[in-house]
Amino acid sequence: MKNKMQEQRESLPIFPFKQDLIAAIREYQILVVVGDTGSGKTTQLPQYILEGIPNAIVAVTQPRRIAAISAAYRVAEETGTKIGDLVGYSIRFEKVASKNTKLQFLTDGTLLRTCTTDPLISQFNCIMLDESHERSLDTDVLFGLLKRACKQRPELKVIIMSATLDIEKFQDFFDAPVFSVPGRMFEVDVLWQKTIKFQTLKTTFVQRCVETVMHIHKTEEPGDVLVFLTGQQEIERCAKNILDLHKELNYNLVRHRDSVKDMVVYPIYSSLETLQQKAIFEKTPKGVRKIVLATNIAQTSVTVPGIRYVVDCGFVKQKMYDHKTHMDALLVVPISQAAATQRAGRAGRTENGKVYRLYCKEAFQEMSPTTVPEIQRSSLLGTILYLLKIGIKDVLNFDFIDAPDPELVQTGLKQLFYLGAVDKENRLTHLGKIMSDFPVSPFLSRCLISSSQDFQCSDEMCTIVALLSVEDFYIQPRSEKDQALAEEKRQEFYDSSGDHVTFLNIYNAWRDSGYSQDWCRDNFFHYRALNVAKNIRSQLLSAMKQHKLEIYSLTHKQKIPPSCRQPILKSLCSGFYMNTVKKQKGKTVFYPYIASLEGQSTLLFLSPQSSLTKIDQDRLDWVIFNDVQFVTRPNMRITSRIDFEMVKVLFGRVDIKHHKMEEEFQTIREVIDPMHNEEHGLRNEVHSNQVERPVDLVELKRKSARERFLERKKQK
DNA sequence: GAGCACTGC
Repeated sequence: MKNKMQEQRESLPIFPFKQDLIAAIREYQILVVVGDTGSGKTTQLPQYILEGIPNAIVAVTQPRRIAAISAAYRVAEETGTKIGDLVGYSIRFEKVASKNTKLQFLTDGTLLRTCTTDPLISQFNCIMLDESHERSLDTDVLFGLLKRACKQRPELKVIIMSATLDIEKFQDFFDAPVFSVPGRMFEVDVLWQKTIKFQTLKTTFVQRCVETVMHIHKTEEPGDVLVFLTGQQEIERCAKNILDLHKELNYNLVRHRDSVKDMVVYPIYSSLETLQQKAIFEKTPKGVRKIVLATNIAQTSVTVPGIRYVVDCGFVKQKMYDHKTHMDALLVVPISQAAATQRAGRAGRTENGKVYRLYCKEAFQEMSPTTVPEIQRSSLLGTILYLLKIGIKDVLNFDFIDAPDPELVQTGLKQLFYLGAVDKENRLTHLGKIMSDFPVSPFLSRCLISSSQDFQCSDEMCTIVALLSVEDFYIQPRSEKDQALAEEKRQEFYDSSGDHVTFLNIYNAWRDSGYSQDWCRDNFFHYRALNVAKNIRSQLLSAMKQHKLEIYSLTHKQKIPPSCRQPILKSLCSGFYMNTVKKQKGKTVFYPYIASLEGQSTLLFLSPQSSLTKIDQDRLDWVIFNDVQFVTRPNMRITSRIDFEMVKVLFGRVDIKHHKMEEEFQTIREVIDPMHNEEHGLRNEVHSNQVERPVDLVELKRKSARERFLERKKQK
């Protein structure tokens, strides 16, 4: 007799294909499996392999930690085994697996890390990359590595699992057959806006979302609504406007007033405290319509149950890295067709649904078919160091599924040379080898090594580096009263040298509170973020010990005395001396030192959150910063005051003209340029949809100023 | 004139 779980498994859309799938996996070394959400591929296919392929040791990668854990638990349950026995998982800080484990769920990043000591991934003989269509930086690197490993290990099986229709690219890259599995989706009606250009929509989409939500509430049958917006500010503005309109709503005008009697509005974005997020998943009382206003977090990471209507504004905030200025620009850009389809799909999870697209059909046709992969819009410093570490000497000709801009690779190599991680021939140095073993950016690992070898403050630096590796841990309260209170509380942690030592003071105070959650709440810090930093800190300490780098502590005092600042700042300079800026006298603008030597003039500003904004501006002269982010103007995030003497010695490396490398790039570029041009056609198309580009920052600034102006005008 | 989308080691 079959049990209930068995029946459930056999009712999944993938089940009828079980034998065919096993046969295909046996026959081909690489297989691309395409299937929509709900097909059961993540949980079933690994089990089919365990049943059908003898001696299989399977790894399944997921882009997110939570996905790896929950898939592992599901499969363990279905196989009737304890987690960590036959089925396990492995993510950062957490490994639940034993020598009996035949099936392991990992994050892409974890598998990539294990490749540093084992580039052919010999501990597994079957590797499945799930959610490949998301094209994270890590999956893209894994694509290349797996293709390489397949050539050297004929017995290795690789399965690429993807949800999109953009499968030809995978098919071509891997030269592998495609196996398509139907999904289980309910029908979703698509409603288009009649005629509207992205340009117009961009300044008005918040208001249009408000109107659409009210329209749905007034005319549609009961069912919850999910609205895709771009960010926290837009969400809060939208929520306020909806609630204002709802107050004046006359329910006699509501078509389904017998079953629609009220509404409740929930915002959801990643920095929201977890408690507030919980409410979204609870069922609303009968007659109450739930309106969820979400960022892109709801497109992949978070599933809100019971959604019947989706409102898609057509935009997303996306990071773009500009290699010339090393700035990250966060831009509001039109989404891709693939993203639009995914958003729409959120309406058909439990029953038939509807999607209201705030753009017209023609605008959809103009959207790029897929999102620009992350590897083409990120700093490649860490990736290059990683590839060198695992023995790929010619990073420029590494087999990427979508090659990054060669200039981006060149910039990355140059910066690694500045850090001493590669020599003039682009070979990994001893220092670079050690740096690549730290799970932080090369800038930060350079600081760590220096803090031990040169300045004897490695304990303190582990704390600072850990804090620099986590998301923003400052809570920005909504009310002005709480903002003032937060400001007052933080006063006691400030160090006049700037943010880095201030961070250290905050962490030490938290440590002395016994890592208390209440302390975090009272002082307006995110407990979750500080806790991650605590874990990273201990991971860094053990990496230091592994490389026989001494742990020195400057002081056990909670607040760092001024006499201890120098070694900390000097260590930071060894990683961030390229980010040295000088303040212009009498103004609040800063000039990057290296860029001005090269005759470029970029202006930078202090981020409004920096502790350096609190001190007398005339006392500022030389400053180093962690990174620059461009929203409306280029702001330096996390800054500290330094003496020029601290960085002066380090600039020796920069003055050496990188002749050898420049020459090499000239010849290499000629060879790969045709390929690059081919890429270009596609990329231009992608760019043409974007209203703004990070390249011309002046133009960007002008445009955003105008948009704000128009919006203010509209609100009046 | 002023603030950041989402992941991961």
